[in-house]
Amino acid sequence: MFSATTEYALRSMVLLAMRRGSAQTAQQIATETKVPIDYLFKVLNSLGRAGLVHAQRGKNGGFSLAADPADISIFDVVQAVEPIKRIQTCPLGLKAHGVRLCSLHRKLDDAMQQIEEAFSSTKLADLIDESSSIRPLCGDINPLPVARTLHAKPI
Amino acid sequence: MFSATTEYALRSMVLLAMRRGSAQTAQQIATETKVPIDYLFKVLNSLGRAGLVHAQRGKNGGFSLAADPADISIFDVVQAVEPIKRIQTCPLGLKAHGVRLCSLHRKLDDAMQQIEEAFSSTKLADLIDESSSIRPLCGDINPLPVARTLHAKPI
DNA sequence: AAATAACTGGACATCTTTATCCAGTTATCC
DNA sequence: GGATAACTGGATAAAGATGTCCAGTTATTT
Repeated sequence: MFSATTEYALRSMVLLAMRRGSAQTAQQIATETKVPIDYLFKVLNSLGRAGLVHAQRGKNGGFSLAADPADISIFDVVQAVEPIKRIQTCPLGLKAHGVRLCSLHRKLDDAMQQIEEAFSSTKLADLIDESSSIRPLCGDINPLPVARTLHAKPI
Repeated sequence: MFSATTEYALRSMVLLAMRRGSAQTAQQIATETKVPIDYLFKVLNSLGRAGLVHAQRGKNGGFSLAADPADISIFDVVQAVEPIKRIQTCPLGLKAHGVRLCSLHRKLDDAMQQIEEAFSSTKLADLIDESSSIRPLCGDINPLPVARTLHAKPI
C-alpha cells in the first residue's frame, strides 16, 4: 500500500529525529534503517530537495533534519518522495461528471483524505515519544547512541 | 495510491452492479469502463477466481455478479485483486520489537485499518444509489441501456 | 595543498506492474 | 454439427519502481 521508497524515507526521517544534534552519514542511516545505501542516497536527495533534510559534504558531514521534529509531519515526508495523488477529476474523463466525482471516486478520494489527515496530524516528534516502550528503529545494538556523542565519541 | 488494477476491478464491478440482470461481455465492460480489453480479461479472471463474478462462455455469454450488490463491499473487490497487506510484524525484523509494532509502523498500519474499515462498510449497492445525481461510469452514450434488454426491468 | 570523508548524479541492471498478442476451449444458435 | 460468439491462458513486450555501480564534486583535517 505504501511503497518501499516511502517506507525508507520515513525510517530515515525518524532516525534523524532520534539523532537530532549530530549529522548522520548515509552509511549510518543505511545500517540502522536497513536500506540499501545506494538507493538510500536517492531517497535522501529527494528529501533534501523538498527541504526536509540538510546534506553536509566532506569529513564529519552527513544528513540532518532541516526543521524541528515537532514541525515535520508524516505527510510532509510522504509528499516529498511519493505524493499522494488526490482524485481531482473523473479518471474516465467523463464530461458528464464535470468537475465533481461519482460515488465510486468520491469514496476512493475520501479514503485518501482520511490518510492525509491522519498523516498530517502526526509529527516525527510524536513517533519518538519516550513514553512508548517500543521505539522505532531501535535495533539490537544501539538503543540510544546519541546520548554519547557529545562527550565520549559516537559508536 | 490505489493501483490501476484495483481501479479497473472496481469500475467493472460497479458496471456489473448497475447492469444486474444481464451478463455483460468483456467488450461491453471494456468500452464503458475504458479499460484495455486484454488486460480487463485478467482482472475479470481474478474476480472470478475470488468468487465475485461469474463467467459464462459462448454466445450470449459474459460476466455477471456472483452475489447481490448489497452484499459485495469495496473491500471484497480490493482484496480479490490486490489485497491490502496489513503490517503484522516489524518490517526491519527487529527482535526487540517482537510481535508488537513501533510507533511508526503502528501509525502506518492504523492508516491501513481505517481504509479497510471504510471500504468494508461501503457496498456496491451504495455506489449506485439512485439518489446521487452523478452516477458512476455513466458515459455520454449509454445512460442506462439495461432498461431495454428485458422489458423495462427494474435496475 | 594533499589526503580523505562524504555527498551528487548519471548509467545500468532487475523486478514488478501493466499492457498486448494469439492460439485454444466452451457454449449457443441456426 | 458447423459457424460464430465469447471466455481462458500462456508468451511476450513496455513501463515504472527498485536496486547497483561508479566516476565526479565538495568540504574537512592535517
